[in-house]
Amino acid sequence: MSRRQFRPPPRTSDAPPDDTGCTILHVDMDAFYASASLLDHPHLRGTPVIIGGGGRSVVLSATYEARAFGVTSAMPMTRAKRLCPQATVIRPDHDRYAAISAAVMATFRSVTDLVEPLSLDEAFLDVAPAVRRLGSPATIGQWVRDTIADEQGITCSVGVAATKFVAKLASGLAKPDGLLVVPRADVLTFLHQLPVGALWGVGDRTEEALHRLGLMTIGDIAHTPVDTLRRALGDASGTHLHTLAWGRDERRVQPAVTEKSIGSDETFAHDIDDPDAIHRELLRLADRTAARVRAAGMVGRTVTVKVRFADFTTITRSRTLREATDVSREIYAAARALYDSLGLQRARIRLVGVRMEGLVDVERASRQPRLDDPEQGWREADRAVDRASARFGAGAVRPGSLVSDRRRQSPPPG
DNA sequence: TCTGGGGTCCTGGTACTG
DNA sequence: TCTGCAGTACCAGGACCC
Repeated sequence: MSRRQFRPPPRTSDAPPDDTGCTILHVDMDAFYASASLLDHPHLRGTPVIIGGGGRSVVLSATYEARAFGVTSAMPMTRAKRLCPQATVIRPDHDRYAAISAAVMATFRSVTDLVEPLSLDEAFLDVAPAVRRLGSPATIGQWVRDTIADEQGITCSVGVAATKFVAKLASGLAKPDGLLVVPRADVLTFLHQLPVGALWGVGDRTEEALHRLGLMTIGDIAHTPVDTLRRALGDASGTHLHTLAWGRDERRVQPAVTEKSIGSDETFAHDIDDPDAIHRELLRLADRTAARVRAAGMVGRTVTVKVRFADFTTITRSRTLREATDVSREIYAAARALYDSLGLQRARIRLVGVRMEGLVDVERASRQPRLDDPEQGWREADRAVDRASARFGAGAVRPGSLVSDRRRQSPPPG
């Protein structure tokens, strides 16, 4: 789901575009979370609907009727409701989205094994192995659109091109409910008239920096010396943008992309300054993160704590452990030590987060168990908690300090 | 206007090591 | 033993993406 939308360049011919060699498809669901939520609220079709939570949350998605009022994803809910007070607000149902996403990905894999999911609602497909069996890339793209509409009741847009980057741009321009082919011969014409912000990797800051250089279109970037771009944006970004501006993108569709970090953070309903409350939140986040690391069959070596203050300034502190771990207790101990080392005296905190980095497969981790290693016991305890959570639901077993006082004081049942 | 939560990648600084 | 250097790892923060 792209946040940046641009108008497609005008077509110069009515002839069907030549999709020879354009085997990369980028498929992007249209307003996915909103469309999926409307499956359970069909009476709201054609009306402004916003998907999001309460309090200090932001808009997850909105129907095109709500977008007409200026509502966009990632916008604070308070502002969205002000812009479109008549909109119906629906709370996100992530289980529902995951189920639909799994079905959509299965449709993709019925076409080709070369499917690279980017998120719940979009993926790259390399259909080269399927062309002989199913037809041209554009034909396959249309079949995917029809199948998803028939089976899931939601629409999607498809970009067809020779590279991932151009296919992704094309799907954004095809929205909503469209398909756009960018023939190989037309790539530079297509690219060079688009604004710099259309480039993958150009956000608000980079766009500002490019505008300061007088660069407004991708064509301007292409015709700027790469050294100028590197000085303004850094070596990697400058080179990367210059390469993309000439339509060069060697990245292949990668079906298996392993996670490099796993973490959780939590914005408090109100800013807090109570160290005990923050420690409890760190424990909860460490617990949740560790469970996800274990579920992924991985262990991590670097623990990072994120703290966002009331004025929205954000700091991170990290520590690399001697050995990789997936033990909740170890992760919490490191996270708490990092937080305490900040020496914050009643600072007003808006958000805290815990993240594990340097992930490796647990089978590949070189942890040497010792007979006197107390963590062996904690690891077994964690495994037992995971099994209980799988059977009785997440949160069925929690650290004692996370059980509310009221509940701890209540008499035992029976 | 008032900014979520989950990630990846890059950069620049610092510390360590040979 | 000290100094300079290069390579590497780690750390912190920023920008970006969905």
